[in-house]
Amino acid sequence: MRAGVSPMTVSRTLAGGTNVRPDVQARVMAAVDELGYRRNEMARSLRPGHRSGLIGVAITNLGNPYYGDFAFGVEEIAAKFGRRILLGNSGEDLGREERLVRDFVGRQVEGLILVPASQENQHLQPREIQNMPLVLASRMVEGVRADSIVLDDTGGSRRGVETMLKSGYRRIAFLGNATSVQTVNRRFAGYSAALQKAGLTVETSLVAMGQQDVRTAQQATSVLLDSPNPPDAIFATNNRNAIGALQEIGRRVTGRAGAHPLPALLSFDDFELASLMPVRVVIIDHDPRELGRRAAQLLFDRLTSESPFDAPNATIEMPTIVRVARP
Amino acid sequence: MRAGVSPMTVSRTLAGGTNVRPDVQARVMAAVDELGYRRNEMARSLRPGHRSGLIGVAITNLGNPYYGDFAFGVEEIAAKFGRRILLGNSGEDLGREERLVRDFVGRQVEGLILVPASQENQHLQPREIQNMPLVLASRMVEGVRADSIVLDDTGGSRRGVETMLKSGYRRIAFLGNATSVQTVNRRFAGYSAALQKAGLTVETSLVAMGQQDVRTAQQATSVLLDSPNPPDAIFATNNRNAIGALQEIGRRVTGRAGAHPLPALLSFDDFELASLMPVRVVIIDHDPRELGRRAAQLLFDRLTSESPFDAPNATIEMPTIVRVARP
DNA sequence: CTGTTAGCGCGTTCAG
DNA sequence: CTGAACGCGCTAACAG
Repeated sequence: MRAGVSPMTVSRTLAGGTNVRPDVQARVMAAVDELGYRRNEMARSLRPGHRSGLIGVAITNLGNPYYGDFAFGVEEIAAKFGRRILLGNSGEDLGREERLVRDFVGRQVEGLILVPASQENQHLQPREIQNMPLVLASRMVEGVRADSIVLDDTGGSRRGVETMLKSGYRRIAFLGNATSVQTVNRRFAGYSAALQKAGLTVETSLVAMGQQDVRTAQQATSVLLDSPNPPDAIFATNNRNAIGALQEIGRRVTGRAGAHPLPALLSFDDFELASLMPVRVVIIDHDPRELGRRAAQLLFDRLTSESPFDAPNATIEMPTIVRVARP
Repeated sequence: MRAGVSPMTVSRTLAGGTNVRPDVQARVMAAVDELGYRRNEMARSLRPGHRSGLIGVAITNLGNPYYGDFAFGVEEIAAKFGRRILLGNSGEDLGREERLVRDFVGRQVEGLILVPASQENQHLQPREIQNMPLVLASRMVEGVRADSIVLDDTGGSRRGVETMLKSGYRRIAFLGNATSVQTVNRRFAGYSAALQKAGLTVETSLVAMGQQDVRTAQQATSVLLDSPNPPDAIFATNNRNAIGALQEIGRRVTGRAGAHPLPALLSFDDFELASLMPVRVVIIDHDPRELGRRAAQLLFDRLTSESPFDAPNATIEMPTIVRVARP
């Protein structure tokens, strides 16, 4: 040791200096400063009874500002609890998700927050994740011991579509992502419930599913708008589909004289600049950052309780608000 | 051990099974499956000559889709190299940044990628970060041994402003974030250079700096537009200021008859739906995800070289393209 | 083919 | 007040 003392003395000094002579402490600190010595947190957390201070967070698409905001909320709460975030992007791919989860567990994270890519649950069973606390966000998975925080997908969609119907729209297309994503099915249920209540039926030619990114959503919109009997409104079930739809609408807005009027948009998920769109926009609104905060809070509720698995699994459904962004 | 063997046999089996009898391997694997056993990566990486497989990434604002995209790019490359991301949000706060960096170092990350919040460099000195490879992204810091990847801030801004001048705009306001952020100064330099070249001078009443989020940017825009001699165009030096400006513009667009015409927008950073805006929009364009990829690539270039510090520090300046998004 | 020893960095426990 | 021994989980090197 640079200060001519044993490692033990350094440890004690860095731990607060109890039972170390002040002058020795000073020497130790000087050496620490000079060498830029830092305690090895990996080794520290290896000691019995110590945790890693790490939370594993796996989301499906970091490129979607929605999930960036979600991660932001998670990080905010985690920082408050002195934890760090191990972040992974599954890209809506189950294999990648499995690898992420395995790796996080191997790295001794204290808990997992996951936006699941599918309904697959084998890799999420207690044994697979070493009985770690698990929080599922945005989407639930059947048959898993986990807390879940989701949105009022069905109700929000129903009320959103009802709002459109009240405004006089009759041919509302459905633009959704892959059906392996649980939310899209719930949102579709709300969509058909609203139509049914209004005495309308779901028209399969108006339903397009499977768009996972902006580009494919734009293409699907283009097909819809070019169809012989195009929609007068589009229900985009997430942020990516909404942006894609609007980009196609934007492409057609210029130089457009008297062709078909452009459709209005109903979007699940808010997005920036919604109020400046050239068509009517209604938002089924909620705050992804708050979703992240609440997900993290659920996790820390368990982590900070003495018996993490006494409490039954919570399923929180966050409300959504239907809001006219652009009349 | 559940399978009645020593830890060593388990280790060998999990490592590929060399020198373990097949039937013993089977027993071990059965026990592993049953118990959900995972190797402890923290303990593994504690062994001499082993690295943690972790990269520390600190960005300034995860709530900005720009940085979400940046993180996406970093994660993409890191995953390719089998590394995980430890993600932290500094919130443009130096203290938080310092704590993040210290913590990352303590956790034995293999390298750091940082969007620095300021020009402060003390906490980034080699000794402070244990001689770890460091990559600065988007913003540089003087007096630091690090690779940097930045944008052509000055040139891009100059060309952007020139484009606006060519289109006939004469009163171009400058909407920038805090001057502690390096890029804003570089972008201001490009702005004034273009004005000067056109025989114009910077009008201080048209310069608003310090807006770090959408809300304050919107307020600043409101003040500019209400001034006696308002701008005919606004140069927003980043994504957040552009969105704020547009939100204020959007607020004024409805019911607007013959008052002042609304200003055009020049934005450093692209944003979704730029082409659908109600005013002319010119973008000084570049890809934040690619920025993230390149930053990560710079880091792995060093990490995979035998002598990580032989190569001199690289400073890459990524080009920007001036593009009319909404004529 | 399998087990033992040793050591990575830390701090609790127990001796000085 | 300070140091030495021990063990956290892992595996390279060495015995057997």
